[in-house]
Amino acid sequence: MSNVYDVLKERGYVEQATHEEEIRELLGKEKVTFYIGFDPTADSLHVGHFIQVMVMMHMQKAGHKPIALFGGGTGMIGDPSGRTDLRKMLTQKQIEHNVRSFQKQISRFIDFSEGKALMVNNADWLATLNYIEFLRDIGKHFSVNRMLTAECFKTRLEKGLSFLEFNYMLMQSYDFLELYKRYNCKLQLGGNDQWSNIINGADLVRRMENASAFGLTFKLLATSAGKKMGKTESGALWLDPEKTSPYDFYQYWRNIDDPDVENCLALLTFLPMEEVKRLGALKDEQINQAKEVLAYEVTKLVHGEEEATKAQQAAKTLFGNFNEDDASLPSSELPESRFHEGLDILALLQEIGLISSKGEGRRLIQQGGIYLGEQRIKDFAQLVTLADFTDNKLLLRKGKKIYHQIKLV
RNA sequence: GGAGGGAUACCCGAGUUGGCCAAAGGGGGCAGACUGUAAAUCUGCUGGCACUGCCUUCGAAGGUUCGAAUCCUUCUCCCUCCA
Repeated sequence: MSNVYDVLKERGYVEQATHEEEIRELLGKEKVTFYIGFDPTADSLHVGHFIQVMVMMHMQKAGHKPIALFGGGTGMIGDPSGRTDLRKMLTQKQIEHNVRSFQKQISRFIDFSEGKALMVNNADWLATLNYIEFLRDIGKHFSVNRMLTAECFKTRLEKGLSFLEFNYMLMQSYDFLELYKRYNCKLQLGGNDQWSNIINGADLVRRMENASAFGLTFKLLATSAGKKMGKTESGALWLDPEKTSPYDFYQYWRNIDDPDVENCLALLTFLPMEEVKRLGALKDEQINQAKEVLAYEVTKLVHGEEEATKAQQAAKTLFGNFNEDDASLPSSELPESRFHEGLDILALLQEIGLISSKGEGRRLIQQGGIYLGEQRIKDFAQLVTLADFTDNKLLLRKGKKIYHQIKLV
C-alpha cells in the first residue's frame, strides 16, 4: 500500500523534487515511465551509478517503467556539472565500448524483458541533430542569463567553461523532451549534481509540449563528513569484478565509517527499514555486525550470492584465525623451482603486484608492513625459500588487510 | 584578431636575482601505534634503481651555460581583458 515516493524518501534517497506533492500523487496513481541517464565516461559503472540503479529497482518493483538512457551522444560533449576542469575527451569508439559495458551491467539489475524497461542511447537522436534547427527550436527556450546562475556552472565560471560544455544542459534537456515524445516519459531522476540539467529538461517539456514533466534528484553517496564515497586508492569502486574484485568490494563496505552504516544500509540494500534502523543503532564493537550485513548484502546485489559468500568467508578467515586458505583471496601460482635458491622478497612482492616498485617495498618492510604468514619481515634482502611454505602455500600480507597467496606448482 | 597571465610530482600549490631543488607547504594515499578489520589522534613514508651513489622528472621540442624548474627561441594547451 506504500507509495514508492515515500519509500524513497524514507530510505533517504530523495534530495530535491520539482513538484513534490504532484510527483507523489502521480507515482501513487499510475504506472509512470521515467528515466535516468548514464554518461559512458568509463568502461564500468561504479557505486555512484549503483545508487541510481537502486532507485530504478525500487521504482520498477513498484510497477513503474524505467528507461536507462546511455549518453552515447552527451558523452561526446561531457557534463561540466560540479567539475573543476574539462573532462577528458573520449573518442567515439571508447564511448561505444563503454555504452556496451554499461548495458551489460545494468541488465543484471533491471528486468528489461517484455518491455518492462527500456535501454536507449541518446546518440540515436543527438548525433543527427541539425544545428540550425536545434538552435531555433530548442535553443530559444534557454536563457543564457539564467543558465549562468545555475549552480552546476558555478565552479566552472571561475575556472573557465567552453561553449562545448555549456551546451551540455541543452542536450540533456532535449533528451527529456525526446523521451517524452517517444515514450511518454514524464519523470527524470538523477543524482543531485544533475539538478540543473533536470529542472531545465522538465521545463523544456512543459513549454514545448504543454505537458507535465517532473524531476527528482537523489543524494550523492557521501560520508557523514560530506566527503565523496566510493573511492578507493585505485579510483572508483567499480561494479566490474575485473576492476574491483568482489573481495575488495566487500571489504570496502566492511570498513565503512560507523556513522555511515545506517545510511548505506538504507541506500544500498533492500533490507526492511526496521532492520536498517536496528543495525544502524548498534554501538561500538557491536556495529561490526551491521557492517558485515551491509558488506554482504551489497556484494550480493552486485556480484551475486556466491561471490558475496566467498568474500565474506575470505574476510572472516583472514581476520579471524587465518590459516584457512581455500578462500577466494587474490593468489598467484609460481613454479616450485624458483624457490630452490630462495627468491628475493622484493622481486616476489613486485611480481604479484603487492608493490609497484622495489623502493615502495623497502619502505614497507622498513616500516613493518610486510608479513610472511604471521611473521613480520624486517630485512628487505630476505630470501623466500621453500621452508617458508606450508602445504605448498604461502600467505603474504601487506599492512593489516591486504593479502596475497602464493601457491607452488 | 590584439594585450597580458599561466602550465611544477596523485591533486592543490611554493619556487623563476641560474647552482644549496628529487623540488617548501597542504590534501590525498600507504605503513606503524592505539582500536572494533571503524573513526579521531599520534609517528613515519610518499619518482625509479644495482639506494651514503646513479638515472629520469618541473606543458613539448630545441638553445645559452661548467651548471636551468629558473634565461632565450619555437610550439601546444589554459585563463583574463579588449574587439
